[in-house]
Order: sequence, then C-alpha cells, then structure tokens
Amino acid sequence: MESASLPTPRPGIRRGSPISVDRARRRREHILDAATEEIAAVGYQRATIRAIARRAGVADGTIYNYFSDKSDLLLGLLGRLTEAERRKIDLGQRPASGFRELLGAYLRHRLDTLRQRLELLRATWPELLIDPEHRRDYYEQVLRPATELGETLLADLAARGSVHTADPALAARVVTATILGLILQRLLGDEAVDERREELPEILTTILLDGLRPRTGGR
Amino acid sequence: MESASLPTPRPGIRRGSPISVDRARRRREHILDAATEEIAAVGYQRATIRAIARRAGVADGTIYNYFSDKSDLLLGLLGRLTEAERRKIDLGQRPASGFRELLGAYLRHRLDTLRQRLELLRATWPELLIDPEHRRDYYEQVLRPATELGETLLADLAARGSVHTADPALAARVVTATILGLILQRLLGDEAVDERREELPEILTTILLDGLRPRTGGR
Amino acid sequence: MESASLPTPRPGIRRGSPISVDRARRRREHILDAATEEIAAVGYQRATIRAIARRAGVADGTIYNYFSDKSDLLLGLLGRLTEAERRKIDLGQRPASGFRELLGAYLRHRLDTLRQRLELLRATWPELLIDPEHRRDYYEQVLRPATELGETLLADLAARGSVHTADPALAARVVTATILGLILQRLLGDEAVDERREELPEILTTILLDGLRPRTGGR
Amino acid sequence: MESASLPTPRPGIRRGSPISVDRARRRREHILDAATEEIAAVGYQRATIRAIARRAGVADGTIYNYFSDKSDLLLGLLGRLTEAERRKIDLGQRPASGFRELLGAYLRHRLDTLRQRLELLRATWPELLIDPEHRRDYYEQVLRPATELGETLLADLAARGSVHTADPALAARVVTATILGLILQRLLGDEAVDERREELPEILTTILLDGLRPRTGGR
DNA sequence: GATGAATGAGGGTTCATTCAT
DNA sequence: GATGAATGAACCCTCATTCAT
Repeated sequence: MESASLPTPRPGIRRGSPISVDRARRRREHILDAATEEIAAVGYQRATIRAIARRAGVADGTIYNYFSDKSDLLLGLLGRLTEAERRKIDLGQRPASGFRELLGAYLRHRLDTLRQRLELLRATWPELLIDPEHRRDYYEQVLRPATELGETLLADLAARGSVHTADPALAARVVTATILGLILQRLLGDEAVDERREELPEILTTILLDGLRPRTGGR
Repeated sequence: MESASLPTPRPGIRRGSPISVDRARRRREHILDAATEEIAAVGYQRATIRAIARRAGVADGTIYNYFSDKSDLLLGLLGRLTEAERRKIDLGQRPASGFRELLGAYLRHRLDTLRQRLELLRATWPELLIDPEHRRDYYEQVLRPATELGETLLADLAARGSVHTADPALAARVVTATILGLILQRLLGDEAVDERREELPEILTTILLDGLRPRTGGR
Repeated sequence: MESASLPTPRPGIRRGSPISVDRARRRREHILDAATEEIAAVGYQRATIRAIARRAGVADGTIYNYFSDKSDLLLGLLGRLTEAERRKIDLGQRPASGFRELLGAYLRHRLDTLRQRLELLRATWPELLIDPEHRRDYYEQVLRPATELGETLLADLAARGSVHTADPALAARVVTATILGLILQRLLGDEAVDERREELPEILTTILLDGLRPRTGGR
Repeated sequence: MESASLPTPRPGIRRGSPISVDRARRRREHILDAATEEIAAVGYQRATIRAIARRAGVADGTIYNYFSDKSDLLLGLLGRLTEAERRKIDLGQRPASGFRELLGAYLRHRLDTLRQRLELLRATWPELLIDPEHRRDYYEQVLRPATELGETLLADLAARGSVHTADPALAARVVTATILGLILQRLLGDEAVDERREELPEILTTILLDGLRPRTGGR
C-alpha cells in the first residue's frame, strides 16, 4: 500500500543505488501519467490495468511493482491532485498591491491551475463523488483547507473594512464555489468557459467585488 | 418515490388495460428509484443489475422488461434529471416584484430543487463527466438551455438598466457556475452548504447583486 | 409429453366439441409450421420460444398448451419428418414397367420429396447429428427401414438377374447414400443440385445402372 | 491430438522464444481438441466454454488467450476441416496405374480421411447447415473446390475415352455426394458403413464404374 | 384457453491479480 | 525487476418456463 507523490529523495537517504532509485521514481511517475490519461479518458472503473500498462509501455505485472493494486493507482492520482492544490494555495498567498489586484490574481491563478489539471480532475472527481473514503480524504486535505483559508482571509479583510460581508464563512464558500462551478461547467462541455479564459478572471473579479447592480453614482 | 416524466394517461387513450399500464409505469419508476439509490451509493459502473434488482425487490430479468440494458437505466436517470431541470426553469420564470426578489426567488428555487435531486446528481454526474455521449446529451438538454436562458435574461435586464454587466454571456455563466459549485461542494462533503441552506440564497443574492466591496456612501 | 403428427381424428371419437378439437389440431399444426420455419432459419438452439410464438401469432404461454416444452416441439418436427419419409417409401413401391423405369421413378420421387422437405431437414438434421436419443429414433424409424427395404429389393432383383451386385446390403447403402449426399450438398450451398433437378434423376439412374465406364461394344 | 495448419516454424524466424511459441501452439491445439470433443458430443450451441475449458484442463479465461470468442473456436475447427480436405485432395492426385485403380485409391483415401475426421464433422456440420456465414465459407473453401476438381477430372477422362458420361458436372456431383452420403449415414447411426469399411471402396468403385446392371457378355 | 410479465439459472466474456520464467 | 500467460470470480444479459389475470 504505497502512498502518492513521493517527496524528492534527499541525498543521504537511499535504498539501492541512487540511480536505480531515481529510475524507479521516474517509472512510477510515468505509470501515473499513463493512468491519468487513461482514467480521464474512460473513467476509473472502465480503465483496465492492461490499457494503462500499454499506454505506459510496460507489462501488466510491472504496475504491481509500483502500486499495490488498482485502487492504489487512484490514490496516486489523488495525491497529485492534493499536492497540486496545496501548491496553488501557497502561491495564492503571494503579496499583491490592492485587494482587487489580490483577488484578481488569486482567481486567475486558481482557474489557470485547475484548467491545467482538467484531465486529472475528470479522472478523479467521479470517484470522489462516489467513494465516501476518498471523498473524505479529498475534503479534509483540499476542500476544507481552501475554504478555511478563504474564510480567514475574508474575515480579516472584513475586519479591516476592505470587504463588506455579513458572513465570511458563507461568502468564502460562494467564492470557491464559483470557481469549482466554472470548472465543472467546462468539464460538462461548456466551451465558452475555455474560449474566454483570458477575460474570465477580470469579469469574475468585478462581479464578486462590485456585484451586478448598477451604480447610481458612477463607478 | 417520484414519478417522472410520463404524462398522466388520459381516459379514453389506452394500450392494454389502464390498470396494467399504470402498474407497469409505477414499476418502471420503482426500478428507477432503486437504480438511483444504488448508483448514487456505489457509482454506475460498480452498481450491478443484481443489486438494483434486489433493492427494487424484483428479479434480475424483470429489469430487462422495462429497460433495454444497463445503460438504458442511466438514460432513465438522465431523463428524470432533464425533466427536473426543465420544471425548475419554468418555475423560475414566474413573475416577481423587483429584480432582487426575482433573483432571490430564482436562486432559492434552484438550490432547493438541486438539493432534492442530490442523490440523482451524485448518480449521474460522474458518468456525465466521463462518457462523452451522455455528456453531450446532458449539455444540450440541460446545461446549455439553462445558460442561454440566463444569458437572455441578463442581456434583457442590462438593456433595461436593471443590472450592470459588460458581458451577459459570461455573467450568466458565473451565476449558474456559482449554483453548480455550491452543489458540488455539498456533494464533496461540505456540510455547511447544507446546514445553512436557509440563509444561502439571501447571501448569494447580495453578493451577486452588490458584490463584496464596501460601499462608500452607505447601503 | 405429446407426440408428433396426430392421426386424423376418426368420427365417433371426440373430446370436447368436434369443432374445438379441430381448431386445436389446426393451431398445433400452425405452431409447428412456425417452429419449422424459425428452427430452419436459425437452428433449434438459437430458436426462441418467443420468436416461434411471434411467427405463429400467439403468446409465448400458448405454445405450452400444445407442447410440453421446447424439446417437444422438436419431437413434433421429427414426427413430421418420419411421417413424410414413410409416405415416400410407400409411394416408391408402386408398380412400374421395367427395372430402369422403376429405379428412375423411385429416385425422382425420393429426391422430389426430400427437396420439398428441405427446410424441415435443415431444421432437424443438426439435432439428429448431435443428440444420441433423437438420432436413434430417426435411425430406427426412417433410415434403417429405408435401407432395409432397398436391401431386400436389391437382393430380390439380384436373385432374378435384374441387377448384378455381389453385396446387396452395401449396394443399397450406396444408393441411399447418393440421395442423402445430394441433398446434403444442396443444404451446404451447392446450387447446381437444385438448378438441374430435372435432369438429375435420369443421370443418376444411368450412372447407378450402367456405371461410368465406356462400353466397348456400343450401347 | 492432431496438429493443425500452422507451418512448422523455421529456425531463424521467431517471435518470442521458440519454446514459448511452441508451447502456445500446442496449447492452442489442445484446446481445439477439447472443443472438438465437446462440440461433437453436445453441439456447438450446447457446448459451454466452461465445459471445453474443463475438458482441456485450463481455466475459462485461458481460452480467450487463444481464441477471440466462442465462434472463433468454431472457425478453428473449420480450419482443421479445410486443411484436412486440402491434404486429401492433394493426395488424391498421386499417379496410379489404371483408371479403376486411380478411382479406387481416391475413394478409399477420401473415405478413410473423412472417417478419421468423424468427430470433427459431427462438430461442424450442424453449424454449417444452420449458419449461412460459416456455410458459405465451407462451401467456397471445401465443397466447391472438391467438386470442381472432380468435374475437371471427369471431363478430362471423358475426353480421353476413359469414362463415359454425358455430363461431367453432374457426374462429379454424384460421386462426391455418394461419399458424403455414406459418411452422413455413418453419423446418423448406420454402423454397417463402419463395420465394412474395408470392402466399401471396392464395391463403390465397381458400382460407379460398371453400374448395377448385369452384363450380357460376361465380365 | 390465451396472455405476457415475472422469474432466476446459466451462458459468454472481462479483467484484476498472481507467479513461473 | 520485468514479463505476460493463467486464473476464476463476477458481471450483464438471455430465455425456457410458470402462473395470475
């Protein structure tokens, strides 16, 4: 039962020669790449070990040298997703001039990253929706931290008067939900979301900040 | 135990005895109920005909008297979803006093209905994400009409000065995306969305209309 | 477990009204017709009760009022075959002028009758080849009598000097085998056998009587 | 335990190790043997993959490593039959002293070979009679070439005065039909054909050459 | 007698997993 | 470590047969 995304092995720690360890790590990633593609294409259940092996250019049995069983492959994918999200969030915290710029940069970055992971999301969301175990993992490791970060942020900003919201907890959910929803629409076939990806963060920022109501006194 | 899209049989029109026709219709719905539960629980691929039959209290073979094959069961589920969405949209068009009230009522209704269909969504979305054929059907029959309705509405309101948006097409997508995203968060384990369902439409309306930015001149 | 081809009911013997008995007999024959067609088309195993019922224009269950089970339908077909063969052989014994004419008439009649039963043969032979029980029935009731009749005939003719053969038993088998073989060739797709059906008995008679060797002294 | 149509692998040409290739070939033949037995015993439709696998001493799934599906097993059987027939025909062309000897040798060889293939014939003929696709294959690959060879041969001999027949095409059909018919009689339960297999070719030759009619001038 | 919905055993086939090479 | 043939449990689906109407 190996777990996902191995940390880069630090020099000094080794098992076998460093070269072979490295080769093994790369082969593992290579298999995960193939699994991502195949599972994104046909879904976890329909993806066969054989098809993944063919895609990776290895024999069926070889996969079992790197993953304990098929569901461990899925764990590997989820690991990548978790790790990707974590990195995203870290990056979202970089400094920015004003609140509008900060929010805009955050939204753009988040949409961009999710879009890059589109295949990974298509491969994993279905299983997350269905399997309670994986769902809980994903919720605890990705969704909840992201939401809580947003909550804290909004509460802080509200305290400083930068934003105006009666309920930071729900407001944060609305923000993350909008992003998730846009990606979901994209996955469900709405190509406009993709075609106009450049303008989207700007418009999204405006709506979230200023709302849809016309301003009486300009701006 | 919902009864899906079949029109109520008019007296005078019949095929077979009305009683048996009615029994057949109810049995079909009963099987679809069981399929919804089972598929929502374990996913379409993992759901076996046997498990669905057991849940419905019928023999395996009986299912094939009502559905041509397993994928036809999924089509039945999608049909229910489509129909549910259509009804929602119709109701969304009823008259309301002001724009704020209209949007609030719409959002509340839409969130309520989707919440009632939570199991149906959990049963179908994963397959929709994966199967291109079903995805296209769903997009054409549900997602695209809903989005286009929103587009028209927003464009109309913008023309009348009720809302302010540079781009109704994307703005409509943001609104629908927010709703989808909230439901998806719910499905992925965020219980706050459910617990505070009463307040959500109000807050959502406020954010979408007024934005998060503090108003300088009161309000 | 009813058996095949009911004898025409004699007046005086009745069960229920004569009309209904007659209707029942006709319905039974009608079902057998449908079974012959369907089984000849797709084979006994592939022929479904439902398909036969549809072809006969009755409900599935109705067939079970006339036949105890599916294999009883096959028995009905075999019964028809047996009966047909028996009639053929009887007719083959009608008087004829010379031996050549007798043999010619016999061959023509037998080929004609078998050709009319082509569908019946296609429907039954496969099962006869496979099922030992049915095979034995068919052999005892059809093949053996026919062969033995030929044996007797040939032995008789040989005794009277009309034919010349060292071994009537095998010679009779050769004659019947030739007929069977021609029909089999026809069933296996050789259309020449069918197209030239008019000339075949004549040529067959000549070969069987005179052989293929050229005559030195004319004739 | 026959080894069918694969050419003996030449040294130097190999795919995989020669040993494993050879093992695979032998296993394939072994499965075909089991299939022949089982299908001859109960018929193609009634023969289950499981029964064939048990007979071959392998697991169900193993069969699918060698045959794409059940019907491919039947194709394998037909392949053996085709190949067997082809070999027969080649051997039938070897030189012989006189025409009588040639015909006698041909008939003996053909009867012998068919008799060795009795189980194969019992396994395949029923499906050939029923399935139009397989029937056409068999007719084109086996029956038609055999018949046409006979036609050519007879026409040639007739031209040279060795045989006397008005119509080589039909005469050839009569000869092949006689052989087929004898085998069919055997398959249908007539054991005399088998018991007297030694004398049969001689008697058959005599009948086909000289006919059944007594010769006036001796002989 | 006629109907056809319901039944459930059984069939062909797939595929995750193992293991001898 | 790598391979891929072998395994057999489990799936979807068919269809002969029953029986309430």
